[in-house]
Amino acid sequence: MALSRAAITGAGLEILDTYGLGDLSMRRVADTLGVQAGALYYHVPNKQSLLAALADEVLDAVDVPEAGLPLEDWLVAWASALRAALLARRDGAELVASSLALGLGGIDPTVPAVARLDEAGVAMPGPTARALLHLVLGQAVTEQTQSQMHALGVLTSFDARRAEQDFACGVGIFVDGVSSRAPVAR
Amino acid sequence: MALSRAAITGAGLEILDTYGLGDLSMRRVADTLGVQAGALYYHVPNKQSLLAALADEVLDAVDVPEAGLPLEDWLVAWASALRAALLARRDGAELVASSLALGLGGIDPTVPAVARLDEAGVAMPGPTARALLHLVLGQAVTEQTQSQMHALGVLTSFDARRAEQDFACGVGIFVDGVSSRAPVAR
DNA sequence: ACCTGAACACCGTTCAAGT
DNA sequence: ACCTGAACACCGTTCAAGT
Repeated sequence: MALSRAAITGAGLEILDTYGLGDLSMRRVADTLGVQAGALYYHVPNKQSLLAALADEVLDAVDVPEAGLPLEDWLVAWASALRAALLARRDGAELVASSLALGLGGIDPTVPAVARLDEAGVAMPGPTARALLHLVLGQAVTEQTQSQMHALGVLTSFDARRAEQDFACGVGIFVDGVSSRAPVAR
Repeated sequence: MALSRAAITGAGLEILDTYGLGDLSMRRVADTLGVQAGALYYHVPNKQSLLAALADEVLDAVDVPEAGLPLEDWLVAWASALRAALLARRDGAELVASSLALGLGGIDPTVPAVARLDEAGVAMPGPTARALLHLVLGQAVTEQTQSQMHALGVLTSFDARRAEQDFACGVGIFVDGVSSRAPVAR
């Protein structure tokens, strides 16, 4: 089986799910594929770009809400879908957060939200969408990290319900803020 | 000069400002102090705890607004002070973000905000403060990363004014959301 | 074109041994 | 008690050499 960009990404995802981001090394990817570490660099320029590809995979799984929903509901649904996608993979939130900060990755997760906000006539749709993204991302990173530390026995208590309430609270407040400005339909 | 926890933290801060988080290694800290790398472990349990101490240093510099301000103004001022402290040090935002996610570090930056929200009678002061923290942190990480990539010539354009507007927009919306729920003074 | 083998320049952390 | 020297088990990346 010939090596390829897709095979490398696949092995990366496998390692991510099995061992986590901290144990995802180029050497381990190479081992998984039964190949020498240097061989990877014929298909991938560096580790960062591999991580960006994995982040894209996570963001590709976001279930964008249907356009028919009212703005407030749409934003809440989008935030929930984003959160679900980030939490679906081990270290998904951290992976996306760092990849996004670096500006790598082919997928801009705010695109659908910007479109929906724009359609609703909200001012500054870009900054608004990015703010909501950061809120969701930060919450998801914290939640995922703590749930993992709980699983490792480092953290004694972890309340998944509380995390979800925190999330709903933050998103709810933000969406209220948006709609307190938005309804200038004209 | 004897080695100490304070001396190690000081060397860490110096390296952080001069070379950045990516080049902050235990070996480099040891070199700076003219000591063998292993010697550090007599004063510090591991690298994470050193990073947590550095994050605490950043958070200690946050200028908490005076309690007299109206809630909305207070929250905006707090967010601005937080952002300023994060941006004041090289990689400050990223450092605090990762240290906070890990739950290390002796300083919980939300404490004053929780107190102010509680005083104003806002429901769920904890989740509210954390949401605002994540918003500010995410924005700051992005801004700091991009400004650094611009300085390195990797990113061609970086508009500091736009970053500040983005920040003001996100915080403004969130604070609007808070005050659309808060004024239930009773 | 694609991969191996081996190297380069690093890491964090541990630990016997010295003082 | 505090530090050295040296090791262990890794890293990401490069590159001549082979096929």
